[in-house]
Amino acid sequence: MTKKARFDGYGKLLGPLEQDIMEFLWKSGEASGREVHSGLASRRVALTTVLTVLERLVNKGLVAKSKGESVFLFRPAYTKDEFARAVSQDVFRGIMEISSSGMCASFVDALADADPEELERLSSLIETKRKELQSKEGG
Amino acid sequence: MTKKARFDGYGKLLGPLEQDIMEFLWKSGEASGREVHSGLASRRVALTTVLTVLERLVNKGLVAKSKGESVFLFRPAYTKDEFARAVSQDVFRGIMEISSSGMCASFVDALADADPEELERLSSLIETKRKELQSKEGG
DNA sequence: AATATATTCGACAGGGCGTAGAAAGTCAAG
DNA sequence: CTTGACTTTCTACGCCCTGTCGAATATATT
Repeated sequence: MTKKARFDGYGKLLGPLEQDIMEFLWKSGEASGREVHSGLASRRVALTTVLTVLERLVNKGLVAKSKGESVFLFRPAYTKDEFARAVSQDVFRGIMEISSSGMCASFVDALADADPEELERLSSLIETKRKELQSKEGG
Repeated sequence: MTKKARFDGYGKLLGPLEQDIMEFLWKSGEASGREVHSGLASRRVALTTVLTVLERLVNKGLVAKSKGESVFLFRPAYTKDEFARAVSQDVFRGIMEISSSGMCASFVDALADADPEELERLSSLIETKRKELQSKEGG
């Protein structure tokens, strides 16, 4: 009964409902709790559930809440990019604490898979960074 | 009372004790529960605690357990590299589902920070991957 | 005031992790 | 075979996170 490792789940930065809500907010930019709830109709979840999670996201600092005319409005505190960036920063460090070699291949694979165009950009980034490092060493 | 986002924690792939145990096993290669426990003396944790976590790691498929002469022996089911690689695979996809642009910079930063030598290797990897993609397109 | 809507509170379930004592199993020595 | 030391498994608790809401409270609207 050899157990197989399950490496899935590590990539989940947010819970599924949280994720959906963020996704919705990133799309709509700003919305009331009720609107978010409607936007997630497929989930058949109670309004209060959405409100609760929204509140938790506010506490996590991922969502900003502001008083609208007659209702509170919620909007992402960070763009998707900003969020991805900030989180990656942390995630990468976490993985690299374990092992940096072996991670690069995965990264390139995943990137090529998701967004091949980015490979080029990545190349430039590396170049830039290498120069940056050299100038530091040299200086 | 603006809450600040806490982006830390996303990088934790394993709990702290799990991490320490894996680290120890990666170092020693193979060890009995008692040995692991001794190796983690700084933690002042009960033997059974270590055993429990070890067992959970076995169930997760991260540690292999085998009968030694008179005790069970534990060893990593994956090298650090393999583990990092498999996990990264998943993590990267997770982040890229959110946003791939903006992530590269973080990656390069983190890598340069942790292991600048790897930047070179990463360059080659990208080259290789790009050629690979081209041949696929062309073929 | 009464009704409708919005917002907050408090709760529970389920899962993961750290923690460890109790119980059961194993094995050698007496 | 009985005892005792050691190994391994079981069971359980606390804490925290996420999904899930209903109940209660606050705020309009009529």
